[in-house]
Amino acid sequence: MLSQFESRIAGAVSQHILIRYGVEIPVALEQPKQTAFGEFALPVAFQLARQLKKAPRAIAEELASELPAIKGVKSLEVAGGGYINLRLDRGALGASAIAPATAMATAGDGKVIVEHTNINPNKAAHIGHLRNAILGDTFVRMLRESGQRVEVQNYIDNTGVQVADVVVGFHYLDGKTPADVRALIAKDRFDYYCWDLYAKISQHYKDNPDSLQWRSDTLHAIEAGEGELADLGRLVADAIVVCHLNTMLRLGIQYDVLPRESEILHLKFWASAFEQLKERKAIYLEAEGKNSGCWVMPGSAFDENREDEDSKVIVRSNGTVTYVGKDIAYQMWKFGLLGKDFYYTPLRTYGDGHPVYVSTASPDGATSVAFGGGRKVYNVIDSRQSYLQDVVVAGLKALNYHEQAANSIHFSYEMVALSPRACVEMGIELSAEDQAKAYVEVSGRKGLGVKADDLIDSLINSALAEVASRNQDKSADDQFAAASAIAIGALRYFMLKFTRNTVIAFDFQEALSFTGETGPYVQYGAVRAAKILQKAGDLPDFATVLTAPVCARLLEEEGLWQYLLAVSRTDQAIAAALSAGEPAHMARYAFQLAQQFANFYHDYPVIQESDAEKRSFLLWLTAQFRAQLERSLRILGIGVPAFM
RNA sequence: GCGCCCGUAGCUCAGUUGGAUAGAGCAUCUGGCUUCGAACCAGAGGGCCGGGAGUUCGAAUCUCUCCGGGCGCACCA
Repeated sequence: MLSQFESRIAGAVSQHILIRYGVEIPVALEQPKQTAFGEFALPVAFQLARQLKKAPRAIAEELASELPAIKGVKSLEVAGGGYINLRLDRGALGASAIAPATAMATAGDGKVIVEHTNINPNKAAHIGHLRNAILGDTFVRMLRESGQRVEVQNYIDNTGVQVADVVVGFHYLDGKTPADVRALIAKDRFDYYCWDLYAKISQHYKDNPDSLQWRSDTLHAIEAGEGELADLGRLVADAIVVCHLNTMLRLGIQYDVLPRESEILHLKFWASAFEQLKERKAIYLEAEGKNSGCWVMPGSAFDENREDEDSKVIVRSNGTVTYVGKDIAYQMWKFGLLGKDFYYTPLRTYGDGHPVYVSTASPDGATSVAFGGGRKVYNVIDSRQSYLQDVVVAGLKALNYHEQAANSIHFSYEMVALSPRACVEMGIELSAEDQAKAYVEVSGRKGLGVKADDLIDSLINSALAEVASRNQDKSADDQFAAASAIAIGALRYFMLKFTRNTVIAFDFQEALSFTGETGPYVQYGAVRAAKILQKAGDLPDFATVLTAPVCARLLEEEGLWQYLLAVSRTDQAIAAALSAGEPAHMARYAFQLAQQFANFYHDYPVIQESDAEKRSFLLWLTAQFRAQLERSLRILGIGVPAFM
C-alpha cells in the first residue's frame, strides 16, 4: 500500500516540475537514512541543479514552497544539501492499510519461461545444483507473485557424455546387464551408486586412455537408440531423473515440463534450425584452416572483440552437431520460432495435483498440452557458460530475431565451491595446491562434492535435535515435520542470501546454522506472531474499530508508526528484488522484516495491553507481521512450521 | 594474450543503480528469561571500502591505471 503513496507522490512532483521548469525528469523516491527524516526523500533537486544551473539547496527550497498539496502527505521540509523530506499523514496511511486490501495488479501479457536445474541425469545432485534450482525456483515464485504467467522447464541431457560414461561403467567395467541395473534401481539411492561409479570410470579413463573408445561407442549406440548400451542409457537417465525430481521436491521445487535431448535428436529439431541458419547466412561452411569442413559462426557475430577467425564450430566436419547448435534450436523452440514441437506425456503428479510432463518423440499416447512459445526466456545457468550463452543469443540475432535475442536472458550465478575446512570435515584429502586456495571447485569426475540429499538429511537431523529438546510434548511425527520445515528453511535461505555473482565457499558450520541471518530466524518470527494471535482469542473487526481518527491518535506514538511502515513495504521489496533480478534482495527483506518483528515483540506485550483500541491496533500489527512474513517466506519457498 | 567476475569490520557478506554519519550476521566482551517462547533482545569494541589518478555540488558505486584472486576463451557439454 505504501507503493501507492509513492507513485502518487512521484507523479505529482514530476508534473509540477514539468509545469514550473519545463523539464521532464524521472522522479525517484528514496527511503531516508534515518527514520527521523520522514518517510520519503526526494533527491530531485540535485538532478535539476545541473540543468537549471542553480544551487540544489535553492531549488529544493523553491520546490518545497511551491509544490501543491499532495493527498496523504502531511508536510515536507528541505534538509542537507538539497533533499526534500516528506512526512505522511499517519492517520490516512493507517486507515488505508487496515481497510480490506485491493488486489495487486496483474502484469504482463504472454508467458515467461524459466529454465533451471538442468542436471545431467547420471549421478546424485550436489550443492552446486541446489544453488541453481533454488535460485531458479525462487525467481519463478517472485515472477508469479507479481502476476506473471510462468512456465518452468528442466532440460534433461539424457544422451550426452555424462550418461554415456556411467553406462560404460556399468557395461564395460562392471559387466552389468540391463536386468542387473534394474535391480539396482529398485534398491535405494541409485543416484549415489552412480555417483561412485562415475568417479570410478573417470579415473579409469585417466589411467587407461585407450578405453575412451568405449565412450564414443556408447555415445553412438545411445544416439542410435538401439541395443543393450542404449537400453542401459535409458534406464540410467530415467531413473536418475526420478531421483532428482524427488530431491528437488524435498525443497518444494516443481516443474511444468522436462524437454529431453533424446527428443530434440529424434524429432530432428536441429534440421529445422540448420535450414534457417544457412538460409539467413548466419553460419557458413569453412573451406580452409583448422575448421575446414565445419559449419561455423564467425567470431564477430557473438563478440565484437573477436576476429572472424575465432569462429565457433556449429556442425563438425563429420556432420554431427555441437552442443551450441542444439541449444540454438532448443532456444528457438522456447520462443516458438522453430516450426516444430515435442509431444508430451505426463511423468508424475505432485501432491497438490500439479502434473509435470516429459517430452516424447511420438504422437502415440501423447497428451494434448502445449509448452514453449514464450515471450521472455530466463536460462538459469552458471556464469562459466556465459561464452556459450552469448553464442546462442548471437544465433538468434543472426536469424534476425532481435526481439527474442533481447528477451533471451542468461540468469547467471557463480559456482558453489567447497571451503578447505569443509573438505577436511568430509575426509577429503587435498593437494598442497588446493589447500592454499580460498575454496576448491566441486568435481563430479573426482566424486568431490556434497550430495544434496546428504546435506538435507544432516540439516533435518540437527533441526530435529533442537525441536525435540524444546517440544517434548509433541509427537514424533509432528517433531519431524517441524524439523523438516526448519531444515529446508535453513538451506534455501543459505543458498539465497548471497547475491548471484558471489562465489559461495560452502562451509558446514554456516550452512547448518539456525541462528542469526538464517531462514529459521524468519520462521521463528512467523511462529511467534501466530502464537500471539492464537492466544489472543477472537479478533475484533479491525476496519470498524480502527478508524482514521483512532489510527491518527495511536500513530502519534513513533514506535507504532515505524512498525506500521515496516509491514507496509513488502510490495516495494518484491518489485525491487524483481527489477534487480536478485532473489537475495527478497531474502534480505524477509530477514529485516523478521528483525522488525522481533523488536516489536519485545517492545509491546500485545495481550497484556489494557487500552482496548491500542490492543486492537497491536493485534492488527501482529496479524500484519504474520501475513507479510509468511508471504515473504512463501516467495522464498520456505514453509512455516507449526512450532519450533 | 583476450574477455567476464571479485577485492568493504578478525571471518562470511549487504550496500536501494551517483546521495545525508558505510550496514548486517558470525566470532569476542558485557547485560537481560517469575512476562505473548531466549532459535530472541540491548550494549561495546572493530573500517585509508585493495593502491593511485580522474569525472562533479557529491564516489564503496562511474572512467583510467596498477596490485592481488577466481572463471572462461574445443570439431566436450
